[in-house]
Amino acid sequence: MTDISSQGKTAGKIIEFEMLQNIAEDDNKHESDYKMLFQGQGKILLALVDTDGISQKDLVDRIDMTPQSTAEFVRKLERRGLVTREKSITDKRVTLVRLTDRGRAEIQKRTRSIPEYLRVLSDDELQQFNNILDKINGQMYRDIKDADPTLQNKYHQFMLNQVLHKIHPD
Amino acid sequence: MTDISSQGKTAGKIIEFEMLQNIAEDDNKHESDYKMLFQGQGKILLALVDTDGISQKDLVDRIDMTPQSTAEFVRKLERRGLVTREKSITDKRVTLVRLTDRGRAEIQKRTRSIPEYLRVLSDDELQQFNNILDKINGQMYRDIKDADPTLQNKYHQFMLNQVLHKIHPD
DNA sequence: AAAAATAATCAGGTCTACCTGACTAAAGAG
DNA sequence: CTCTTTAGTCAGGTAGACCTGATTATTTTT
Repeated sequence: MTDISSQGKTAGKIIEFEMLQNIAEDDNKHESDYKMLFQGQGKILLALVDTDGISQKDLVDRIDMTPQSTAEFVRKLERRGLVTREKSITDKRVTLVRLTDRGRAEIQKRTRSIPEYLRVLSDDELQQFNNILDKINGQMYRDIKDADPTLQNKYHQFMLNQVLHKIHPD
Repeated sequence: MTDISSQGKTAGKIIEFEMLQNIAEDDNKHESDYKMLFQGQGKILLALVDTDGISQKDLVDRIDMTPQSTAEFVRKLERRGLVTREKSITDKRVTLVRLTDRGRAEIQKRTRSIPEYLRVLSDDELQQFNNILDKINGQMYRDIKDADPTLQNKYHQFMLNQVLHKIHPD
C-alpha cells in the first residue's frame, strides 16, 4: 500500500529540484537552458532534428502551432543562422526548412550536457534513478495519450520516442 | 568508479521527463504550471509566502529584480486579486505588499498537487527517489552557492530552504 | 532648514510567444 | 480554363518578462 505522504514529500522534492535547476540556469545564462526547448523557436529546432528539409506545412502539423507563428519562428531561427529556408522546386508554394550545422550544434548544446549534479550519485543510485525515470516517463506517456486520444497532436508523438536518440546516438 | 555513459543515459531521461511534464501541462493549461513559479509574477508570489506585509524594497532585495519590474508585477498581481498593496503608516514612502487568501491558494494550487505519475512507483522506489532527490538537490545547493559566493542574490537563499515547508507544512 | 538619500512611480522600450484576419501565388480538379 | 484548395506571407494585436531614465514624495542627515 503506497504511502501518500511519502508521495507528497517526493512531489515537494521534485519541485525543489526544478527550482534549483532554474536558479542554476540563471547563472549559466543561455548555456543550457532547456526550458526553452519546448516552445517557440526551440520547439521548431527540435522538430527539425530528424528530418532534412521539411515544408513549413509539415512543421505546422507536427508542432501544433499556427502557420503564422511557425513562419515567424522559422524566420527568427534563420536570422540566427540555425536554419535555412529555400523554395521547393517541385512545388513553388512550398518553403523547405532545414537545420544548419549551427542549428544542430545548438540543440546538442542544449540537451547534451550531463548535469553536474549527477556526479554525486553512486552507480547504484544512478541505476535506481534510471529505473525510476523509466517508470515515471512511461506513465507520463500513457497519461498524455489518455488525455489526448485523438493523437492529433503529432508533435507529442514525435517528441516522445525519437528525438533524444537522434540527437545523441549512443 | 562511476559510469559516464550511465550518467548520460540518466541525463537524457531527465530531459525526457521535463519534456513530458511540459507536454502534460499544455493539456492542463494553467492549472499546475510550475514553470512560471520562477519568474515574474510567480517569483513574487513565492517571495511573499513567508512574510505578511513586506515593502517593495524588501521584495526587490530578495528577488533580484529592478524596483520597476517588481512594481509592475506587484500591480499585475494586485489586479488579479492575489496580493494587496497599502501604504505604510510609519513611513509614507513605503508600500506594503501582502498575499491575499486567493494568492496563497494560487501558490498552493501550483505546487501542491502530487503528480499522478508518482503513483506508479512502489514504496521502495519512492524511498529511493526521495533519497536521490535529496542528494541531487543538496549538490545543487552547493553548486549554486559556489557559483554565486557573494550570496547577494538573497532570493536564492530564500527559496532554497524555506518556501516549500511554508506552503505545505506537514 | 537645506541637502542627500530612499521608496516608489511614470513613461517608454525591447524581446519572446502566440493569435486572428486578410491576402497572394501557385497547384490541382473538373 | 476557370474554380478551389493549399502554402505561405503581411499586418496588426495581446500578453508576459524584463530594462533604462527621469521624476516625485518622503525621510534622514548635517
